[in-house]
Amino acid sequence: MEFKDNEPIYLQIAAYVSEQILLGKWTADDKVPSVRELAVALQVNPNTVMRTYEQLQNQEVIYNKRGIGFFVAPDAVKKVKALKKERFLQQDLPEFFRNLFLLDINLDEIQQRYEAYIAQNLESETR
Amino acid sequence: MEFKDNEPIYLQIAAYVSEQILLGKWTADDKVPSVRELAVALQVNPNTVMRTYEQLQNQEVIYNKRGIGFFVAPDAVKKVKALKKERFLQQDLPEFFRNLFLLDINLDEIQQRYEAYIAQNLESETR
Amino acid sequence: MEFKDNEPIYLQIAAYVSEQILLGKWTADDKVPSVRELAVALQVNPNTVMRTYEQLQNQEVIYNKRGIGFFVAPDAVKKVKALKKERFLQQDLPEFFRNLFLLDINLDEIQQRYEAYIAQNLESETR
Amino acid sequence: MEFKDNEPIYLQIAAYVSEQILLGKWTADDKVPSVRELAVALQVNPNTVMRTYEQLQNQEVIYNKRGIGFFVAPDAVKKVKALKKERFLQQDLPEFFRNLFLLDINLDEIQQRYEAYIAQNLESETR
DNA sequence: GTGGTCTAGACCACC
DNA sequence: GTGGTCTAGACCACA
Repeated sequence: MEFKDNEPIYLQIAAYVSEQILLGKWTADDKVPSVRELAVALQVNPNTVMRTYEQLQNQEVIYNKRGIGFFVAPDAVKKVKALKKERFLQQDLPEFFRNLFLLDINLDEIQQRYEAYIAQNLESETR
Repeated sequence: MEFKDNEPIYLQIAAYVSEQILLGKWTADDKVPSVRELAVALQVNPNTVMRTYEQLQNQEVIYNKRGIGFFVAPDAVKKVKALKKERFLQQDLPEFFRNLFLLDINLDEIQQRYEAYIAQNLESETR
Repeated sequence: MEFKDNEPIYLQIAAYVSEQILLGKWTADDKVPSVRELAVALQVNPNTVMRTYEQLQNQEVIYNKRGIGFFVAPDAVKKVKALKKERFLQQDLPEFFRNLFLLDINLDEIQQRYEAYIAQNLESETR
Repeated sequence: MEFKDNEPIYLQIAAYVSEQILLGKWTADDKVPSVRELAVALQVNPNTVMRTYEQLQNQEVIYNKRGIGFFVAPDAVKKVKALKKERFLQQDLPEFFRNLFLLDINLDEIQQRYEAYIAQNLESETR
């Protein structure tokens, strides 16, 4: 996994974990990878992963069994979806519209690109 | 002008200047406000504006006449549009599509929201 | 290290860093001194060193690992050499030739002076 | 005339004037262009040309007849040559040699480039 | 007047 | 610990 450098790494990892949950790969009461495990896999400092898990724990997306590890919360999908949707509608969408306007891009063009995107990503997504 | 605190001020100012150019309010070979002038207007430190102008100069959006000031580059609109479009296509759009997919949002819904957005913002934009 | 006062300090530091790389003293993926560290060593303000590193990062001579520090880019030597050579051929050399012409100096004389220069500097350079 | 942006314009103009004298185009006790005249020709602020002339007057390359203008000093060629040569030997040459060394360029290559330069510039120079 | 550089010092997020 | 941003204020060369 490679990280964008305009966004904190721990947040990018949080997004990654959230997506795994959203995609149903990690489901309710599954154990998520240990801090050390994930840190090694992603080649980051364990502190960074720890921060991710703290964040997700605060959002009640995962919970902690002391000495054992972190686990996916029962209503994790709902939580993640709510959080994601709010940010999308409040922040991403207005900026997206502003860009459409300033760059004079038509929604039809977006539609076409979206279809191409879907075609390209659907199978790999569900792999 | 008020600044978000999750993005560097000097970049927000750069975006502001770029938009002025994109909207045609500052045009080719116009003098942009002097560093001090803009700093006072925006209530920031001159160094911060200086940094903005350095950035825009590197992007060849503005150029410098020594001892006189900064001026809008002849092809500034093209430059700004190219930079903005690239970031939009490379970064914003894929993430946007990913969100649509993950949140199971239909493009039709986006369309409706866009029309509402346009209706709300068109007049204020061209003021 | 002492600085000339007709050239910005941050550029002189950049030249210094570039030379270290060119001379092979700092090599690919080495960590360069931290901003604060180098600032103390050179007795300048950290901001000044920061500016140097920004510059070198833009030139892709060094890269950043967030929270860890700056590192010499894998192809830093190539980059530095290319940048230096371009400036040399485009700017320095034509002016040099013009001076030879205007001052009526022969290349033979230059050759002799060069040999003297080499003799004087070779050992100290490779120290 | 176009100016490099790493050197003060007034010094570039001074260099230009000096070269005219060195090339014998303006000779002893000739009147040099008036400040205003030269400023218009070079598209710079008259103050800038004034500064050039002050500089050259300090170096005793030109002298002033009040109310009439500036004139080439009788020994201007000697003066210019001495000044130019000193800077060349003290500053330009050592830096030149350092570049040869760091970029691993052979004097033979310089020789070849010099011949090409001469061939290309001799006629246009004496036009 | 203009930009440009530098210092001192603070505060912050991130790793 | 690391970089990154920002302020306040100074000083300078240049046009």
